[in-house]
Amino acid sequence: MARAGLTAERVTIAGAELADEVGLDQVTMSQVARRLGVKDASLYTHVRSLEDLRGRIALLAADEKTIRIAETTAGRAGKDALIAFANAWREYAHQHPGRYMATQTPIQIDPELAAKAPGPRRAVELTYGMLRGYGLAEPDLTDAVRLLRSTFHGFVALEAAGGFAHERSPQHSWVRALDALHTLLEHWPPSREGDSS
Amino acid sequence: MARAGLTAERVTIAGAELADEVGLDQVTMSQVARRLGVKDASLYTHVRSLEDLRGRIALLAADEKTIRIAETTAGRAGKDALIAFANAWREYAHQHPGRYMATQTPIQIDPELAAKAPGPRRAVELTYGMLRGYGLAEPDLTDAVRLLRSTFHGFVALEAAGGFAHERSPQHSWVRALDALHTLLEHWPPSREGDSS
DNA sequence: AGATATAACCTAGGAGTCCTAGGAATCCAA
DNA sequence: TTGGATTCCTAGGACTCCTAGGTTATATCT
Repeated sequence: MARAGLTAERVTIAGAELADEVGLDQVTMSQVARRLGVKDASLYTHVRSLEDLRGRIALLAADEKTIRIAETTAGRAGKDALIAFANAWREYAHQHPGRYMATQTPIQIDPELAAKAPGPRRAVELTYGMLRGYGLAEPDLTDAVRLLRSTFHGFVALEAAGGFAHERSPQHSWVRALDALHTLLEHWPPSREGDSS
Repeated sequence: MARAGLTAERVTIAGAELADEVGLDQVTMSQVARRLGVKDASLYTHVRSLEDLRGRIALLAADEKTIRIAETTAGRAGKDALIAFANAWREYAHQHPGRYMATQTPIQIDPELAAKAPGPRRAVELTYGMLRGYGLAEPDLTDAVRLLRSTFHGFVALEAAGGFAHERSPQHSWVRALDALHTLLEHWPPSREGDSS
């Protein structure tokens, strides 16, 4: 019997493809093994557990999403960069719903593996870089980054969960949301001290 | 042997409690049955399947969250209402992480059951009502509602997934985000036609 | 090239899960 | 009190995750 040439990467990719095709919670050891033409027990040489596999899929997704964002925002600035950034985010979520959903799970990832994956850290750096043109200083910068990430993620998550009724196309609302965020960043409200609820 | 006095509601509540305590994906028929002092097969007289149970938990959460929001926003207007609305949302997510996560799953709910549950629909109405003071007209109103819901959901989802590093307290960013959204609503940018990327 | 060591992949099996089928016990109503 | 409906049960099949231990293919060393 010839070997299948498995590797942690290949197993992760098979899992990610499966997640996009049939949903993340249909990603099972047996299914992934079947897709790779292998018995389920064979996967455990490359992946510690199902939990581990899901973590790897999440990291893969984070990396891929970050790369997409980096590519499309390269050389852009201001509103241009904001729109490119946001659209890359949303399009990745649309094209890879299973991978993207893996990102949302409360992270229980092998720390040494996470340390190797540049995705999440780089994504934050990219967001800060994109905001450079708006002239914000800390801690406003961090707050703005978190607001943007929240909005982008929330929008695509609600979209995926069917949270938007059909009256108006989500695409329209998305464009308008980006408009709104742009003007918001240009007129970021000054912080008043002693305001804490 | 005395009967346990089960009902669809009681099963759903047991599942919701379990979800909050040990995580949504630990909510299993067997676990719920054990918690109720019953065999797993007995649950199927009240609930069609595990999928069905999760849907019911999601609806329960939506109703509860809506009620909390309605209570705290009653009699408030403007920024006051915005902050009360947002805080009620976030606090519910904090207090009931499992229930809240059930809300996020791509909804596959018995339509006739969903029709009975007032939660989701009423939540949207409340959001529209809260925005009344800002003087927005359609379609801006819908866009603003979607932006707010996206941001609220995205923030608590990222928070729950450990998406915010420890540098700065999420609470601070939350307060500032609400500030920002308030000023944004007061200066909602006019829509320019023919802008579609 | 041949021998050896390492690692990949296998079979076998235990424990847990979802769900169905059909039987027994309990509650309710006439 | 008796009949009927409903609740809860036992039994069991198919699937899942994961471990243990055995084979076989590949890589390395002499």
